[in-house]
Amino acid sequence: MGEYNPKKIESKWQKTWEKLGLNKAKDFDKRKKQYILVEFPYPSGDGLHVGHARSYAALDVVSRKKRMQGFNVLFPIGYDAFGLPTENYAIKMGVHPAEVTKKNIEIFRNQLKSLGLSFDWDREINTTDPDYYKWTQWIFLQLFKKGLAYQAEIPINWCGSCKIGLANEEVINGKCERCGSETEKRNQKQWMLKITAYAEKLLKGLEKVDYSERIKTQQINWIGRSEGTNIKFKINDKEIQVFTTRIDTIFGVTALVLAPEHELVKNIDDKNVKEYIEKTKKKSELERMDLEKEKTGVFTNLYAINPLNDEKVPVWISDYVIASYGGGAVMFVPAHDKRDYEFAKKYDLEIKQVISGGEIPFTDYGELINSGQFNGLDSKTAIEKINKWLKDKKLGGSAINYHLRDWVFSRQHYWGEPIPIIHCEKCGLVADENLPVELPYVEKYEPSNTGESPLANIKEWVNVKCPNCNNDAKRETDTMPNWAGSSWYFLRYCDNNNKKELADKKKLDYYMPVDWYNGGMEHTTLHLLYSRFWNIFLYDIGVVPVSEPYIKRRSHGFVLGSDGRKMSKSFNNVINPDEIVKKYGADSLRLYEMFMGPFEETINWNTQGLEGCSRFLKKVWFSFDNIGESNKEIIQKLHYLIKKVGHDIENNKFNTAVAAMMEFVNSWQENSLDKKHAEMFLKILSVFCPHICEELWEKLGNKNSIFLESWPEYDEKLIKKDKFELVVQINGKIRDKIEVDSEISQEQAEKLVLSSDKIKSWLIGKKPKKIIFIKEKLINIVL
RNA sequence: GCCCUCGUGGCGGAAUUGGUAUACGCGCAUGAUUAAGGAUCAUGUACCUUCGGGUGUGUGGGUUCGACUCCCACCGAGGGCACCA
Repeated sequence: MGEYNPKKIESKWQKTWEKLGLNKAKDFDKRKKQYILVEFPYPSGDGLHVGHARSYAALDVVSRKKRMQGFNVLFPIGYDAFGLPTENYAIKMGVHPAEVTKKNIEIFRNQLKSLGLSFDWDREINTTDPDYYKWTQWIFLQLFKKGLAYQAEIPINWCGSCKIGLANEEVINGKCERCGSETEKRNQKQWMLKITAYAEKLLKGLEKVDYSERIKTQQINWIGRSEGTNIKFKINDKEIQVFTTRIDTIFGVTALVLAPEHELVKNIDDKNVKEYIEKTKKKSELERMDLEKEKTGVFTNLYAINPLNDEKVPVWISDYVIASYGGGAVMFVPAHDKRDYEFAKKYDLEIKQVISGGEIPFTDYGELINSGQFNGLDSKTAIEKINKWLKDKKLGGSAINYHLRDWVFSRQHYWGEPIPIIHCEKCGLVADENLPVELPYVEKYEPSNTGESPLANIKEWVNVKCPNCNNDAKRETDTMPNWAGSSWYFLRYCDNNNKKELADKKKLDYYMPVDWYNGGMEHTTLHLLYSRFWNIFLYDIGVVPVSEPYIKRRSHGFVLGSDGRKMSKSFNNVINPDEIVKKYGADSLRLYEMFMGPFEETINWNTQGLEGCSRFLKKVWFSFDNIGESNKEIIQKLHYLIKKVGHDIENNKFNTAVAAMMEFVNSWQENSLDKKHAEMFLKILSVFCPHICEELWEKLGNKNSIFLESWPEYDEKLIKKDKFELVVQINGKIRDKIEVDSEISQEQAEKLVLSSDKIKSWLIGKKPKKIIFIKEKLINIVL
């Protein structure tokens, strides 16, 4: 066989494959399609991470296998290139973000190619390309026309360090997701997308897709559906709507508490109230979210009427009430709510028990007391009856609320898609249909501290004529968040060069939905939810053929440094895939990334483990010197291997598939293997380690690529063994193992076992009570 | 506080889903080869043992002929949500 030289082999085959065009998906091909998708990378200056390689290698295995199984596989890649890191880098180094992006994409492309990933390179996309973001803008306009994109003056999360407004999802524990500095609330006019209008659809859609359980539950929790009751309280001549999940406690209401941001609060002319509002405004998000802190509040001098018993209760203000949920007002039931109880204790408010069953505060369901006509009912029945009562009197009724908030869609930055809206004094907000609205090429793109986008300074770009009335008008200067481009990219792959539509409807019909989508757990409540939202919307307006974009979603675990920390220059624990490829070859890297541990779990990098995989490939290489006769045993093992590897790949269990192949090669070293069966083994390994297998395939005298071969079939009959080791247990403990015929019956086995000397010695003076026989496994004698 | 995932050798981890615990890989030890090191190959590698066997999958119970696997309680780790009324 000669020397195994991965460097030489790998570049040779990468060039050949590119020439052959084996990895191209063919539109409308008669074969069944299979759309395999990996999250496209953000082309950062750090280059490809071994974590990217893990996820991409895994889905490359899947794609290659599906191709060999006769599917027309679409396995595309592209670049999600708008975003802050590029902009920050560009500002620091004085290079235009477009230049930085171009350079980084080149680096990424070369790195991806050096791993031998079987992407369809003809379909590459780049979210910063005007031909691409034209359609991102187009989708925005469709949302705008349907009233799902709107402007609102809202308190947004403002990161003073990045000088950017953040969505709730981008704020982690009150801190900016990117830079970690504390965020503050700041009122600003922002573009919003009404994802809340899709809460129910996003929830319902989860019932028909195959996502890992933890992904599903995380989305369900994030949407946060809760069933309850809306009820109206009167304050003078105004009506205040309150949401509660415990309307059965309505007779226990001893106050009404409003959020400091509540509409009604603005009109209260009271020194104490004004002081309190000022104080809460100054509190940072982090302070306000602190659960340990003591609750504070202020009495408004107003009273509200409880519609059920016409009782007059005081109205308070407190910042433990969330403005953006359930109307920003709560009915105060200290006897049956922990938070209300704390507040009542502090301000000495009345505590009135209306549910019997335990110590106050009692938060479980129970039997109603002190509740007028509803006394004696259990909570559940009471909720039904009171809801009906409210509905009949037109005072409210059952209602559903969601934790999900609308998506803050504006960014005051340069490096993003311009929002294609024109502000006209006469016509108001006008859609600019002349797409793409291109980013002007400028020298200065530093964010301003005023909260305005840097685009605002470019007068010749900002000042335009209104498309409606031709009067002087101004462009919107906010750009879209980095989540915009990735919310629909899977559609563009189906038809990436289309100039007339985001993608041809027939091609979407053919390729969509995505059959298997892999990505990081960190995108579950962001990208995954956003892209489902956009797709369902596009389905509703007839642009895409399916409502749910992804049939199957799985996620990979992170690859950490060998010290168990996140790979980072500051920890000096970064593994550069280029160096690994250079030293060991892409095949070893790919194999190790599949073997290192369960695919969905986080794992630490271990270079010695990688060396083991490299050793294995050398072993495989030299095993091909050992081609000769096969015995029955090794053929049996090979057929079992084909079954096992196929099954494991479909179930994301790449690590055990690799282990099984290693086991097989160990047996091969003890026995020889004939050429036909050695080729079958090679086909299985080829999806993991394409280069070495293609080379060996050629060395065996084959003219065409191994990837034109079909995936080997196993024969169940050949897997079956004639003999097996029967485990003999006494009272569940192993006492012996006997080699017996596979077809042995219970009677025969009993006879055999009871006559064995070893077993006999255990049975002296005892009588078997019961004998359990499991075919091809064991026999257990119970004494 | 709530939800999810998970606790198995010195380490990463297997266990056909209730049927031989520790597959596969790493590491380590001994030996072979070598002037030597590296590389390679071979053998061994959970614990205790009076060599009969006994004990072992975070802890304590339970179900079962049989439990890493199922049930209950607890302890610990990781992730998500979090004053959502």
